[in-house]
Amino acid sequence: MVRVGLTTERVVRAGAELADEVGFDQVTVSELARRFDVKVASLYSHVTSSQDLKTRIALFALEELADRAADALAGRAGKDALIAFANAYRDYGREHPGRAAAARLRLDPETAAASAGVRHARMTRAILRGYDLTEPDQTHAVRLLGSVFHGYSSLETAGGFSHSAPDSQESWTRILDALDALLRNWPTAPTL
Amino acid sequence: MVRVGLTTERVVRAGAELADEVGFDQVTVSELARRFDVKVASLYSHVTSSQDLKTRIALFALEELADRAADALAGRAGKDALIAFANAYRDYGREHPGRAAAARLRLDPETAAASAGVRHARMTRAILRGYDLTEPDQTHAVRLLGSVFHGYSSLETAGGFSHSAPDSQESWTRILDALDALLRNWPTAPTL
DNA sequence: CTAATTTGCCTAAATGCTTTAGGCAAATGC
DNA sequence: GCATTTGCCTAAAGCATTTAGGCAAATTAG
Repeated sequence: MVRVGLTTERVVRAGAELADEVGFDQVTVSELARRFDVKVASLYSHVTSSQDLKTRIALFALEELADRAADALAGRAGKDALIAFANAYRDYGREHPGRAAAARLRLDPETAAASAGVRHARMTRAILRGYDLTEPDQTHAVRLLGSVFHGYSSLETAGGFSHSAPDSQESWTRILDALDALLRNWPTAPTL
Repeated sequence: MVRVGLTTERVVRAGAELADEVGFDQVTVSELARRFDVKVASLYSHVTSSQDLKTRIALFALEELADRAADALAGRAGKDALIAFANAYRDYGREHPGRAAAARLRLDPETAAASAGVRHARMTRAILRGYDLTEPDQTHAVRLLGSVFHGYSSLETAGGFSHSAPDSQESWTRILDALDALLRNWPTAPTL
């Protein structure tokens, strides 16, 4: 009986890789066991359930993405920061579609509150300090940016923008230009 | 042996309702059989697999949502049309979270091409005719709007905006104001 | 109005994922 | 060296998926 050296950490990391390969919702404890060449029951010492595994992968992805976004943000401000930050999201989604899907998993409120999700929100807000927005507009803008990053990545992964001109990269660049322009010129009052 | 009168249509519709109740990824052929008070195998005459069921629910949701959006659009133009259309999406997501999640299912290209997804794209483009956008900016704008509607609904369903001020409705309204302003003033050249 | 056919739901069974209980051996600590 | 903890095991139950084959009800045809 050779010990493989399983830890929750390693299991989750392997789960993230599996998600990128086969899709987040195809991630299964059984498949993971196969990859470690270990019996299924053994993994249940490290995760409590299949759901637990998925939640941990989601938290892992949120952390990893937050780290990347923080790196991208370092030393930048204004439109530069916006673009670098946005690209961190899009690139992550393209490189790691499974993990990105995991990061979109619905978490229960307490779990979400303790997750790296709050770092994401803080960073988005930091970017907006480069624009002239006061509350509550800043919050509206945070939500808009979250929706766009989230939504674009999701649609792009689903293949929504492939096989049609103009290519996705061009749309992305122009959308970021547009968002920058919008943030610099955020409408103050509803145009009724 | 009493016949329940199953049809693919009825099975898919019940699947959509089940999705709204328990979440799209919790939809299972077995649970559906229980609800029809029928043996599981019986459902396999109407759908070929669990995956087939989910795809059909997704297509159903896309149709239903397209119908609603078309109704919302009728007789409107400009910002009015934008808001009505956007609200159709958001309302659908709030009333039918499971179906909305289904509508975000990744479809293979041929299935997607034959789905109501193309109606969605056409309607979005129709709205943009109320603004002064030429290609390729119109396509960029279609993708932006798709990302926002998609992303906002998804984040809202995940609870991202609850329990924090300002409330989601206010953000939504202001985001639509902002998008309208952006479309009226779409930046033509990249501001380098 | 039967008889033939089709259709709708069934039983049975194989396969695979999830999860729990209990056990043995390897690693660790005294 | 011995006790304890830890890591992986076997075993087994439960549930979802899927296929094969059968019988009875509904439909159609003569």
